[in-house]
Amino acid sequence: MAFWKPGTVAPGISVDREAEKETNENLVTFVNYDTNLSIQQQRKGLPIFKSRDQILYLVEQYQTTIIVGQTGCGKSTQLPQYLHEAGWTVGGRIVACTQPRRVAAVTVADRVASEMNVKLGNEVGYSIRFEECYDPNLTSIKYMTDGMLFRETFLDPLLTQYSVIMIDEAHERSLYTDLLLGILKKIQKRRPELRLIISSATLDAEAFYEFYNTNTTNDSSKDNVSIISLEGRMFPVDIHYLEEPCQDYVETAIQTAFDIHVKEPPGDILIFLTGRDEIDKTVGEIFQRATTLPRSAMKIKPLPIYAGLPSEQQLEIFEQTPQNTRKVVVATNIAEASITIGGIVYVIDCGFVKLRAYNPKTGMESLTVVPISKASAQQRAGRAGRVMPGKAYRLYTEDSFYKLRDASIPEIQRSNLAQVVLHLKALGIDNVLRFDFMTPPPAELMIRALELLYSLKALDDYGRLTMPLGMQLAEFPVDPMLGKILLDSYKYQCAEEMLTIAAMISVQNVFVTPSSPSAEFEEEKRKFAVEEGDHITSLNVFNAFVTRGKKSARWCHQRYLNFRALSRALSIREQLKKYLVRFDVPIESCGNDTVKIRKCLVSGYFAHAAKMQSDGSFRSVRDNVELHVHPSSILFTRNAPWVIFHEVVSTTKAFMRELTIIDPAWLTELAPHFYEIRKTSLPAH
DNA sequence: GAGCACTGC
Repeated sequence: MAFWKPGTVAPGISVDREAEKETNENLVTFVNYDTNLSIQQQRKGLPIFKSRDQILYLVEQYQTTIIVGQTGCGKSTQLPQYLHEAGWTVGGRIVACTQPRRVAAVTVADRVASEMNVKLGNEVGYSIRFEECYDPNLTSIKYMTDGMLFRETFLDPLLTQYSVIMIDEAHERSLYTDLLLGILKKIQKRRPELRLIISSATLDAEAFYEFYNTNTTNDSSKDNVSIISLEGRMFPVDIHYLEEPCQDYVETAIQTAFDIHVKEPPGDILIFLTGRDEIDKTVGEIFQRATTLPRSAMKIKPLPIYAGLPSEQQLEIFEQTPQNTRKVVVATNIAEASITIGGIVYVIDCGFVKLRAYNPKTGMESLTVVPISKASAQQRAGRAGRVMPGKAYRLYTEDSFYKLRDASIPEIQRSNLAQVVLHLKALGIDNVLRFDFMTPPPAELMIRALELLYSLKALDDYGRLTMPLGMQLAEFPVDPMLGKILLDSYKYQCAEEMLTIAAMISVQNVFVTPSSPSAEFEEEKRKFAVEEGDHITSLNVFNAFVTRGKKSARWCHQRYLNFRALSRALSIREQLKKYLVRFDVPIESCGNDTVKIRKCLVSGYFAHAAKMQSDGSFRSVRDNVELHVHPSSILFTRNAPWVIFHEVVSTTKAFMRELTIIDPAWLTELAPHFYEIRKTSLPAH
């Protein structure tokens, strides 16, 4: 494989290069917390310690401090402790630190509690969905998912108990991070004493600076924002580019892996691809070609990792490989930030990612393979430098690297905003189109969301939240259409059924689909299937799981069911039930009355209706768009004249997912306001 | 007639 290795300075990885100056001694201290050193000595050995006083000074002096630092510099664990030591938690005040992922919130909190030698849940706690581990009277440092902090603004709009709020991993720009960034700016106007710390790993520090700086004069000494850069603690990673673009990155990835295997010293390989198909193919090929290696050579062991894989298989990547064997982990983006695998020295990056985008014109989502950003490329390469100096092979030219965008498009600019609009309205922000977002979403996205909410009667003619429906939908931690079927369930005495359906729809990959067609799998799946469609089928799966299956992992495994997904559905159902009880919705069961269940579904999903055409394809009732049944649906092989669907995802075609057969008369009966003006598309029935 | 990146409340 022809790779070009840049001279002394690799493009776009100045941070990696800086690390080269560091002595190995320091690096070892960082990687393995040295058991001979006291915890306090270890803390002082972290690179961030040198900047401790300066950071505390900046937080004191400026309303907002932007901290730029690579993974491993210790900001998530140390900064809240510094603030605590400096008195920011005196008088019952709390320092909050948000994380985009649940596991991160828990593991960082756990680490900090042990560094402070306190019990997790006392002085140091965490708060994530389904799990609160803090003491309101005792906790001074609280780690939480950004979604949880956002929820707290419903109860206390000014977040008055917090003295400092640190938004960690802000460069990832998750939906909730962006909402918080805007809301915190608003809160700061009312609470000038509130301190914000925005922590980002890359390039976009200036944008955060501009967003929070309220100084309108030319005198920069009046700025109320400051930036500080921290040195990283990664090992250097040599970047290699292709000399010529490749035709087939899957094939090139496989060849590169074997080149590394034959020519390079020991160390595991991590390959980034875009999806399950590519991963399964690559794992299969490596397995095949490994048989051609000379018997004396080191062995090679390919392992797949993606979110849809059941836990048992996911855990295999963390197992110790046998002696004289090189592990090759073939991953989706899950390995970019969510999962860290030890022992990786070589990274192969295909340069693409599968990204979900929402088209406001059609209301359809698409899942497309797009080039990654420079920030992603850097993050992927960095995965090779966690244990020792590593190498990253980018399956694209240096020239194409420079053409990549700096960062990915923030989630808020490519999502269905129905829930976002509801949340903002619930916070009293009436003119959502003028809300101060760091990067405002396109107006079409907002308008589409407003239209949907109006049709659901969550908003009135003046765009105000209706009471109680709109307010209850805003509080519900589900999509408004799902929220509507839960709140309407009293009309059909089917709250029990709707709770299960809503919980099951909120989790993915309930069935573990084998990579090659399997008659046994189809047979097992058919045992739960009902002719009405997927919603009631998933109701059956869930009920079987809790009754006959006794919530057991083994039972799931034998039936191609994903235990992790079903357990999650169980938690979500419990949570949703608490909301329904609070909203005084009677928790009743309609038994096997599938008409009641389906009519209730229509009361929330009337906008997602489709009619079958003579050729077997479908047309949406609302926009007359061509749609197809997703092969994972129970209705894939059946005749279904009229259906409602949960969502449309365009991949190779526009596929409807989660379908249920309906009587078209229900559409005009339950949503006359929506279908009145669209009579033309509803033929006589 | 044949396929689903990743989070989060």
